[in-house]
Amino acid sequence: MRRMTARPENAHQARLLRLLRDNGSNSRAQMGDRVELSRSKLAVEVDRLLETGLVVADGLAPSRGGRRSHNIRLAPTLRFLGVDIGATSIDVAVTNAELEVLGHLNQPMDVREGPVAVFEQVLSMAAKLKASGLAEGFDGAGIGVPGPVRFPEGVPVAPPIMPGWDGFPVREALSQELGCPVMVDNDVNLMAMGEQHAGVARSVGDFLCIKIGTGIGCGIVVGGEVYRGTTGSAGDIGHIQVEPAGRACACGNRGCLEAHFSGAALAADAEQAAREGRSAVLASRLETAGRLTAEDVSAAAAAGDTVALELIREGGKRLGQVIAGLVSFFNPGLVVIGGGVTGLGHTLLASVRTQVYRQSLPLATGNLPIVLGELGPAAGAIGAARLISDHVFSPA
Amino acid sequence: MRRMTARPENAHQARLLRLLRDNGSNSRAQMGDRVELSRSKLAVEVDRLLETGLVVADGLAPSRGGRRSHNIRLAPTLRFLGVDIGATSIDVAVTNAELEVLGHLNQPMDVREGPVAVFEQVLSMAAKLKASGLAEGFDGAGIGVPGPVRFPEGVPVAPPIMPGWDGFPVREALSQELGCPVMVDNDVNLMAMGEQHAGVARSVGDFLCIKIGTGIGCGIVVGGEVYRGTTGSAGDIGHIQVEPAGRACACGNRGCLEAHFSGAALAADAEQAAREGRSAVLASRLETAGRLTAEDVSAAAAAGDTVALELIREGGKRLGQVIAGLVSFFNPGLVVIGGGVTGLGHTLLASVRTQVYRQSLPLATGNLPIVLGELGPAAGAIGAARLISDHVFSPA
DNA sequence: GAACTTTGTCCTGTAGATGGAAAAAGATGC
DNA sequence: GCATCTTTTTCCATCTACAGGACAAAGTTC
Repeated sequence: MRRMTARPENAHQARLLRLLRDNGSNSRAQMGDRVELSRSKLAVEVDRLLETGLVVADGLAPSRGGRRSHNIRLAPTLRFLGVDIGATSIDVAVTNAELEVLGHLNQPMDVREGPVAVFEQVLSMAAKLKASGLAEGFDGAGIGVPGPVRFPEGVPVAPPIMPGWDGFPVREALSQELGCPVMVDNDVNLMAMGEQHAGVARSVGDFLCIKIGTGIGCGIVVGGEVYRGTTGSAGDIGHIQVEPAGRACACGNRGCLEAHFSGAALAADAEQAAREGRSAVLASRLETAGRLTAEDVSAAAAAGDTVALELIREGGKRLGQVIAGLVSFFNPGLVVIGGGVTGLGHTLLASVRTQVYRQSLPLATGNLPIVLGELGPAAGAIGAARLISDHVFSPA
Repeated sequence: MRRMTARPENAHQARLLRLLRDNGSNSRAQMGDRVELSRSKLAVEVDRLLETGLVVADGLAPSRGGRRSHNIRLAPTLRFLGVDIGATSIDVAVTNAELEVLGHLNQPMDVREGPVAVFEQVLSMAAKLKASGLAEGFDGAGIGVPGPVRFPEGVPVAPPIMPGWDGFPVREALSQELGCPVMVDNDVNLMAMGEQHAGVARSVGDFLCIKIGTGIGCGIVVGGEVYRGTTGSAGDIGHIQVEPAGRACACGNRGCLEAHFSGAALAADAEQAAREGRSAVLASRLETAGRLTAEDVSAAAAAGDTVALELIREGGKRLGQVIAGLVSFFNPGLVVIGGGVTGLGHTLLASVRTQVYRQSLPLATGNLPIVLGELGPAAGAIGAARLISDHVFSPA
């Protein structure tokens, strides 16, 4: 069961592995250009990596005007498992060493059913992916959970929407079951890492990644590294106050961002509008499905429903208010908005942008792109794969 | 004129110099305990540092049960200049290599008089300190200015309260005049570095340092390093909105924190209260001085004036609102409050604490100290010295 | 096919790291 | 006062890592 994956012996080898992961196949000569190592040293380290089996030779590179160089790539049999546990569904993806998604499954599941039930599901999904011939075994797995995590131990701490998970040894349990290294992180942080690796945030050092799902969270990247805060709860912006005497929130306060705008709040607002007869489109959808979700609002808006559009605009304004504050404080180079509500798309984006550009100072917003995530639902799983690959591609 | 200060030749030497700076005199044996270098390597590097003159022998250490070790300390002739340019005054301090303040001068000066006039003043203050025998020359100078700075170049960018400074080559000009290396940073960042080096923030990796002066700013420290943001304007929290339809602010928006609470806003509120006859204490002070400052409010509060107390409480609530948001987002291990208004002291602190603990989630506030700065007006100058010492104590 | 480029391998000299031995300097116990 | 034990420092022989040059192999260009 247990699959022994070799680990790099030193920082140089780790560096080379990450280079190969991020740039795909590479010739020895090209790698020499990218790292400041002498040719001889580079050759030695590459040879050692070849011996361990982590990388393999991959034919000859095209000539750059002289002798052709040998190509090197990460072992094509390496497999990472990326798991994104959301509040209401689970995403599981298999990637190769370059973090390209080879297979992806999604299943609805309520996280409140507790860790045991959820992990049973996760393991069965992983088994299904394995059975379809995508992987013989996993060299590592990254797990995202919708709540704060004590990162070094991989244990959720006081997660508000995950009763029963507090202190559950996620990392240890899954490592045991899967027979490979496991790392656990907040789902929002993983989404940020996903967009950083393969999405809109490539080449940006400092950025914010805002995920709007059942709740609202924010991934913070500082100098290319995820910032998690002192107790692992950094980015918990759902309970910032946007309305001094606003709606009551589950956290006990009033006027939290999440109470006014989030997947759950949006659905509740839409249901109310439908019941009050303010929107025919929403009312008919409510009749069909029995309840409304953020996707219904998104569809209604796409159909031109003014109430749905207004709900989105109003929410964007609220979100924009908070983002404006964060931008003033953090001065990021990019703001990414993603999560389940991305379907709200450009209506939301326009509303957020207006608010931010109006409320923040020019120096901070001068050249600040505010964009939607590029990877959609895969962002979390890719980020999870990225997390564990960083771990596996570091000296033991 | 120019004073040639030696620079460490490699990272080991830099490490040792900083160790000596932060821990004062140290025996060779003690240093061996603190760095992971072999005895022989350590001896070689220390000998080289002795040769350069950056460190000197300093007698024998007390025995730890065997042969006594030789003490080593940074050259006692090393001098750093710490300059803190505020909106309305200039602080200049001379420190030794351990960043202990040997002499400190303060002069009122309006930063709006422009860089030329200000630097003339700074240079004359530096000359005065030199003349009093505290220094023969300077091995480096750190400069803090009340506005955003493009840090690598040491040039202010679009500073709102410093007309005439935009793009002025502060670093180059002062380096020329002083004949030593110079680094420039935002005054709030320097205050944070000061409190980190010698104040309440020792041994805290991630913290916020909020400075309330004429305006309001926030120094952000991530993993022991100051975070400056993409364009150097991180921490600019003065224009975060606290009141949707609040007071008009100089920035063009409404309801900015700075418009409701800052040295300037507090003074204006106090004057109004005095004129309206709501406070006898403030009215009498206004008559005497012709105008009121934050210090007057502080004094009135100390005398038990209810209006002054209420102003402070109200301001603390506003500030607390913003801090609560920042705490949720950043999850710091400590919040330091400092600046000119520190005189408001515990009334302000209590009000801020109440608001933050009420509004942020327990996980983030659970063990979060919110305290006043320890260094008072010297924090900026000490931070400035720290900044330049980091530079001088790094390989050329 | 000659001349030039690029790539990979081999080799050697040097700087740095390691760890033991021994000397220096002091503490402790009898 | 002397022998023994600690701690600190120096010295040295050894080992490893790495840079950089020389050279061979493989291609391109004219």
